[in-house]
Amino acid sequence: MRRRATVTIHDVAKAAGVSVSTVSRVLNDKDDVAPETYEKVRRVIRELGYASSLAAKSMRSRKTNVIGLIMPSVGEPFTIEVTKGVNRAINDLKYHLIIYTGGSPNLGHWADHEQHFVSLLNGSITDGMIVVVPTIKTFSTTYPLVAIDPHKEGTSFPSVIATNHAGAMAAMEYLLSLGHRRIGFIGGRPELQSAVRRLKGYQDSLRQADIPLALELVQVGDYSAQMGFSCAQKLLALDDPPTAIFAANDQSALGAIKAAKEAGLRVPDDLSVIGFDNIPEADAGGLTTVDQFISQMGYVATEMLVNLIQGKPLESNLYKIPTRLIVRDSCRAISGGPALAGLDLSSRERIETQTPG
Amino acid sequence: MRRRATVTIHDVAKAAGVSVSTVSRVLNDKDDVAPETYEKVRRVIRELGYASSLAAKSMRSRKTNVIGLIMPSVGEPFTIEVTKGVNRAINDLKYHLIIYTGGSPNLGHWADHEQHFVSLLNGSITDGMIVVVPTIKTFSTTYPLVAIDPHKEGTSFPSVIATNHAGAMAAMEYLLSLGHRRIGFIGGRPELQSAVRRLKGYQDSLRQADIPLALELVQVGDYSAQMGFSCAQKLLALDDPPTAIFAANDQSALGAIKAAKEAGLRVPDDLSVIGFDNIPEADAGGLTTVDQFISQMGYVATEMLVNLIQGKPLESNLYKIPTRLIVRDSCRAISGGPALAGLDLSSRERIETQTPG
DNA sequence: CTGTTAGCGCCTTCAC
DNA sequence: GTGAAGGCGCTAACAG
Repeated sequence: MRRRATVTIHDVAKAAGVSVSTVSRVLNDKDDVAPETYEKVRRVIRELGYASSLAAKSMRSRKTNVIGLIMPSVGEPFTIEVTKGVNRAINDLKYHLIIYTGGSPNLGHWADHEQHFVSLLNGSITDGMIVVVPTIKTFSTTYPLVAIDPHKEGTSFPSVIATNHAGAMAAMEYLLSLGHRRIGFIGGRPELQSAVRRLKGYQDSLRQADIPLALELVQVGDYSAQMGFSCAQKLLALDDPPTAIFAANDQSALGAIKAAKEAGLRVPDDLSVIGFDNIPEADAGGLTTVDQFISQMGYVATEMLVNLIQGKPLESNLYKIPTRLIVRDSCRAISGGPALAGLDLSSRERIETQTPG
Repeated sequence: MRRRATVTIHDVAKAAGVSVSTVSRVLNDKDDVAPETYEKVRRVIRELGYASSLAAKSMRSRKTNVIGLIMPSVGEPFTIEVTKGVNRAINDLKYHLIIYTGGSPNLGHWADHEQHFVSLLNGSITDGMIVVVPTIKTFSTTYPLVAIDPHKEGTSFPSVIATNHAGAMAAMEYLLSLGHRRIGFIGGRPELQSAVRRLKGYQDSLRQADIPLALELVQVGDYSAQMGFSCAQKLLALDDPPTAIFAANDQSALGAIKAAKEAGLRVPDDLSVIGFDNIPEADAGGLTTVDQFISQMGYVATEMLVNLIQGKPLESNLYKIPTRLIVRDSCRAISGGPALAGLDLSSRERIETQTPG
């Protein structure tokens, strides 16, 4: 029976010849412990390789210095970028991070787990948590909690979102300025707010430019490269195919580029493609896109959460991250297009992403 | 004083008119509880939105069904890929995953934390854990633990590693078969075993081909794109610059490609570049590389760990993942080079990565 | 079948 | 300055 595989505070106390409470005091740098006692205990702790049990500690004192990050899955570009930002923030703010994930990106399955995870970590391990793309509108907890890019509008808890509509408008304005009039759109998952907002940006900018909306140019995707690929195939097979494609995210855009290449088209010479998100693959692939500073969303959310934990008031319950157009090599002025207002295309302007924070 | 923000097992017991142990039994589907009692308790649990505290549970019963993943940082390609594999595995094996990260990729700082985290999670929250690129040779714990790509050889615990030497040989053989004889090398962090093994593969293949080792062609990098960039600049500035560069990882290789482009060289026409890892960016950038199936390393490590947890014997204490050459568009036969043994370069063979598992 | 009794490892009064 | 007791929320023996 080896239930003593782990060294506890008792072992330290015994080895140091003091009581457990003294060790506890040393652990938490409390009050005045006699300097010599302090040193002795510290040394024993080091020698025994003791580390206090997170479980036990968090049960007794409601302060663990770790925050939780709940995500439907890791490994997708969006969640990766969020994680990077959170990672930077917890490092700056001297917190620890525990990422809780179910493993299944399957949404239906996930929604059940979401509340469960929140309750699970609630009052347990973490001082507060960040939920990425939550499906639930209200969590039954009074716990410090911040949402990133929630599905629906009007959530009851503090949230960080991107300015999806403005970003989409910027992308479209750029394509229009290059002379494109027939622009295809590859959408995201319709149940996501971000996808809805980007589609609306596409539609609104066409309306502003007095270009009638052509339904056959609007494809419903799901933010995946595979769907981007097949949606692009459909667009390119039209009798009057588009000269440019605006994909609602970079993965779709990269899929679209593959489809174009397979169809014998050259990007950007024969087809312009623009994406959304600015994931690392976009940089490597030379994709023009809209940076929504995903990682900054993670950073800001973490800052908000820590403020919440420390009882400081929040400036706002809804933080909007501005977007920014990143011009690379996947778009070109349409041949025989109109004069371009002040756009020097020979020296392609290159805006480098700046990681904030 | 709102210390009862969270609903406990006592609240459930009181509300259901039973004792706490009965609730506990229901929670764990133990023994025979009277069907009506079971139902009543279940209903109360649902109504109160109760979820058991992970902390308390894990303190009492040594089984939480969650495994821990300890990484120096998230957000780097290597750790991202590992995470993907682990994620798939825990999904298949019905476990939960908690990722523990310090946030700082700084190695010196990290080494201190590593043992601490292991002790921290040890006997706490997780049933076992996976440590990525551990710096410590032996952990003071008898806890289920699997290492991925440990720094040093001869670690005392089960490990998963890539066949770095063989992979490097494969990359070099490919470049040699294309007629290159002056091949630059951009190394990784010298303190990492992977970097050492890849460098050795570079050297050994040159020796096999009877090409003398030119010291000025070997640059010491650090696996970052930035270092890849500056190392490549040095190589290209040589009086007799290389016709090909073998970078010890993809990020370095992508950095090298940028350097080449800035120097006015075209890849692959003027310079061939080959990487190592096969990260997503490599695909997007058309980089020829060596796939070491990083995500599969995560998958296998998880399988090993679960076996360990369940007390099953391990087939082997050291699992080697084979590598594989992925030919894309960043290498070309040297002009005026020797006849190529059976290599048809006009139709560039494209091996797609297959995600295993 | 269900309630009572002990702790798991730790922190926090309260005495000394 | 330090030790002794009590309890955080939960499970695992025991009794009944």
